[in-house]
Amino acid sequence: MEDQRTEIATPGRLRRRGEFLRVARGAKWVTPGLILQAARRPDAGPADAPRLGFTASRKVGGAVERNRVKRRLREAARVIMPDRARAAIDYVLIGRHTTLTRPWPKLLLDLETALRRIRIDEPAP
RNA sequence: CCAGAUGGCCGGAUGGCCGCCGCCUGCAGGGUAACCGGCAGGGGGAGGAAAGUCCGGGCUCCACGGAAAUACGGUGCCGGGUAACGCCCGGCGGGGGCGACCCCAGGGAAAGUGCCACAGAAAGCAAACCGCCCGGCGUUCGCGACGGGCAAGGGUGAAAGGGUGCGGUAAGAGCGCACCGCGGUCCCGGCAACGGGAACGGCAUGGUAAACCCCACCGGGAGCAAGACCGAAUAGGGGCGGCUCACGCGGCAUUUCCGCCGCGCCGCCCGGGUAGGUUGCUGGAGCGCGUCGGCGACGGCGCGCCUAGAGGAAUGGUCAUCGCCCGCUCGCGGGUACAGAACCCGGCUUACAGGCCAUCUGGCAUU
Repeated sequence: MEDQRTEIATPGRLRRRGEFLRVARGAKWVTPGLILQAARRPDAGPADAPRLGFTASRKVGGAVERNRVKRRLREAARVIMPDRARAAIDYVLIGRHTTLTRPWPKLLLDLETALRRIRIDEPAP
């Protein structure tokens, strides 16, 4: 039988520098705990799964802090994204220094808010 | 008990829910195959510094006939350890501390060159600013100029040509003597650095090598983004066959004609190679225990163990309880270091909340 999970479309991952740069030119929404970027995949059909990428720059801190920020973002995405992410869209979650200390429920709310408010196909200001 | 010294060790714990990355086993499936993904179970999954990338190696590629020299860079008391080191251990010398103990770029300054500010008369070759002494002369009896002897005292300095004392002398001076220092010689101890002693010399050789330099020893370069393998699309290269040789262009010395070849199109094959993928990738100068040798660093032997391998980069997210620290209005609140493997080892350096153990030193108290 057909697996139910394929309809939920477990997201793939962004791995190449060029993909990140392309998404950075797309839509953007800033919340206290994180920054969300999103762009439509030019090479994908409407049924393809969304893809995710995670970034924390040197501004966040050392390697320990950057790793921890990316883990919290990845966990938040694992909780939220399967129900909210749209097909054929690439998302990039950018960590901030506040991502480290933002209370967990609020960080989840930040991601939900960003997903609701972001306007894909409108270029960033 | 207090203060301190040295060496070593740990660096949160338990549980619930939900996850991630390798490995092994089993099950069923897809595929001709290499293999691929799925489910279930088992087991593993950051550090003492993983850090800085400062030294030394392994490994890989490149260069190179061998060796040496020069240049450049590094190291620098002696002996030992080690694959090697700029590391470690044990000594020696110097310095600090009541002591346990700690610190030191610690070869050569009679191979040469340079420098030694300020002060001072003088800073490297002896010299004499104030002085001391002798002589004759002058004298207003205070002393003065001249000639000669001297370096004790004063003063400058980081440093003034051995130091202290006694003798000696016109005053002085290693001029003489004693002790200390220094120098080469000899003897003794030590593998050696060096230490101890003896007689002799009569002081000659100031400091600076973290100034150039000299001597001894060491060093080819680049790094896992090394390197190896596979290899799409597109463009381009080569080969074979076919088509057209109709137009155009070029070549066969030149012009005309004829002929041939190439540029063209299609198909198949081959090699290089970009994106990308696979590999290198973890079993090793490995770790633990015991034993033997050694003051020790360390080494020999025996037994046991397998202990992260990612790739925008796993090793976690979240909640609760406890421990520890701080504050407190005693129901509580806040904090819990430094820090994240990236080919692998040996070191060094730097960061670090809090805590534990052993040995030793100096006090105080008690017996």
